Order: sequence, then structure tokens, then C-alpha cells
Amino acid sequence: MASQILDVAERLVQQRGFNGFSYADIAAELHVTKAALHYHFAGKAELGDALIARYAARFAAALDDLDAADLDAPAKLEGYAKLYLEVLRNQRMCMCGMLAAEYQTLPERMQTAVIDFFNANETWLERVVEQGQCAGTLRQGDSARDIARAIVGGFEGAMLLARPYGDISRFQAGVRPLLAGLVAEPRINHRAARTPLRRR
Amino acid sequence: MASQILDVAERLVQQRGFNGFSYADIAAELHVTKAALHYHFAGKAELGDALIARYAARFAAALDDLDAADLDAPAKLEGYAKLYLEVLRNQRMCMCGMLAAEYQTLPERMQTAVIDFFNANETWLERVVEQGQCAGTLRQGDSARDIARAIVGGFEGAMLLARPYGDISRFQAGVRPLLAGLVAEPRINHRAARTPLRRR
DNA sequence: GTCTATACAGCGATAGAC
DNA sequence: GTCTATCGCTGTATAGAC
Repeated sequence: MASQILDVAERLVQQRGFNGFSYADIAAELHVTKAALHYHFAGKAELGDALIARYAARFAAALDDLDAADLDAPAKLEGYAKLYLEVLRNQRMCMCGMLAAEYQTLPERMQTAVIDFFNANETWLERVVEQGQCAGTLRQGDSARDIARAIVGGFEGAMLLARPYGDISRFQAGVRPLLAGLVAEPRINHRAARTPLRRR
Repeated sequence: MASQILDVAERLVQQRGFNGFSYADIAAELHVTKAALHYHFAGKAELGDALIARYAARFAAALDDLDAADLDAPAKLEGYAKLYLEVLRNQRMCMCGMLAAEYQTLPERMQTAVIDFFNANETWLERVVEQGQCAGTLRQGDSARDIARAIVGGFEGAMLLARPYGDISRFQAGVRPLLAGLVAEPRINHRAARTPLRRR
């Protein structure tokens, strides 16, 4: 039961925001009463904690899978983009992107958890970017940390805007130039070089 | 009076979201009653309409100023970034970025107004990018439209993430690699070339 | 674990006096 | 234009029976 509650609440947070749904919404959808929900999650703050914890764990597992696949940096970034695309396909915003907007209104524990989520994302991306810069598949110039921040920000922002338009292709269109600017130019006399994320 | 109401409401929307504040919040801050607010704005939906209209008009005027300054494309983009930076400095999110997150919960007229805001931004950026591509100051490769979308998305996303951290430099760090990837490489044998937004 | 019933605060909104 | 007073509704949360 707890997991079904989380399923419904998760969708509602991602589509309407933490301040945009109520226990009554969840209860109605599951055909139970509000009181039943309070048995599983004492209050909305605790429900929020559980939502982020599960979401972050699932995301971390997806990143582990990408690491295990032994891909080069551009391919890993492409896989990372696919994670976002899947969320968008369900007409949702990234949960923590949504919560970032509402940040000032969140209970303290949720605030900390949101920050932790983005820290984990940035750390993972930073390693990928370092890998790519060493291998020469990603452009040098900015620090791996700054590039990681540009990627998270660019992806979250592209999602944020694609959703109101109801147009997934807007996400892809907005992300492509960002990645194109990060991937290293093929070296002179290396005409045959190509990667999934090459410009054009 | 109406403009003071808008001032307070504007700050509350940008910091807490449209679902994160109430008439009571505004009334308390202005030392008036809720009923007084309803005299100026019939309902929250009408208040929201007025908020976006004023915000969008102010933003459009700022873009006009940038056009009037007769700058090259990278300088215009830098000026555009400064607009975002100023909002962030006041510990706020872009109003329409915030509303984009809450989009599904907004009254219909507000939804339309949010879309219009982003359309105007993209159109302006698209012209700037075209100008830069023709002049050779911005990289070719992606369409001006896609690059414009990447810029709006990247900026909104960088804001979205910088605010929870309470760290303005995060915005700049996240935006720099994005712009660096868009600005054209200085041409060979043009060592002296430099623009405000060059890589490094 | 789920229910009924209820408490109590807050919400957006309105009527009518001043 | 602003007030007092109040409405009807929804919000989160709890007590206690089953």
C-alpha cells in the first residue's frame, strides 16, 4: 500500500508540485480515506521525505547502470539525457527540479534531500566530463565541475520549458546545441571520427 | 495601491510560487485586509494575469534597450544573462520559470500568458543568434531557433538550481560553458580576437 | 490497516457599512 | 477604497471504533 501511495503522490508532485496536491487527491485516486494515508505517512513532510528518497535511489541506480555499461563520455551523456526524456514522456517534470522551484516553502528535511540529489547528479556528471576530457572526446576549456553544472541546469531548464508546450521535441532541440558545444571537434585529418553527440 | 499589491505579490510568486502564497500574505505585508485586495484584483486569477502582464512588459522593455545599444551578438547575450542575474540577486526565480513549473495548476489565461512570454524570449534570442551567425561571432551548426531554446532553457535551469544553493556564482558557472560552446572559435591567425563571452 | 467522525486553521471570495 | 464580518470549502491532522 505504501508504495502505491508513493506512486500516486510521485506523479502528483511531478505534475502539480508539492503545494499543488493534497492527501484528498491521493485518497480519491486510491479509493481509500485520508486517514488511511496518515497511517503510512504521518504527515505530508514525511511523505515528501519518502518521495525524494525513493526517487533519488532510483536515479542513482540508473546512473550506476550507465557506469556499468562501459561507454565513452558522450554516450554516457546521451544515456543521461534519455533518463530525462523518459520522465518528460510521462508528462512530468523532474521531481527535484519541481521541488527546487518550491524550495523556499519546503520542510527542512526535504530541502536537504533536494540539495543532496543535485549534488549526486553533479558529482556523477563531473566524473563523466573528466573522463571525456582525458579521452579527448569532450572539449577542454571549462572545469569539469562547471560543465557538469551547465548540463544539469540545461537539462532541467529544457524540461521545465518543454512541458508547458507539451512538446517533447523541444527538450531535444534545446539540449542538442548544449551538448554539441561540449563535445570536442573531430581533430583535423580525422574526418571519419563521429560520436552520437557530434555537431550536426 | 494596485502597484504596491503587484510588487508584493510579484516577490511572493517568484520566491514561493503561485500556489505558495495567499491574499492573506499580501494583506499582512501591506497592513490592509484581504477584502481591500479584492477591490483591486477580483480574484487570484486576475491578479496572476496582471502579474505576468507587467513582468512581461518590463522584460520586453529590457530587451528593447539591449537592441537599442547596438551591440554584437555575444555582448547582447551577455546583457541577456545580466537580466537573469539581477533577478537571482534578489533571491528570486524568473516569474515565468516558476509558473512553468506550476503550469498544470494555473488558470487558463495565465497559462497562455506564460507561453507568450517564452515565445517572445525565444524570438528575440533567435534574432540575436542569427545576427551572430551571419557576423561569424556565433557558431554555426544548429539552427538559430534551437540555439535560442538552449539558451532560454539553460538560463532558466541554471537559475532554478542556483537558488536552492543560495549561490549566485552557480548561475554564472553553469551558464559559462553553455555560452562558450556557442561562441565561435576565434579564427586561425586571429590571435588578437576576443569577445566578452570567449571560452576561458 | 482502514474506517467514521471531527477538529481546526487557512483558503478565496462576498455583502454591506463607512 | 477600505473596513468588519462571514460564508463555504479545502487543507492537514487526530481520536477512536472495527
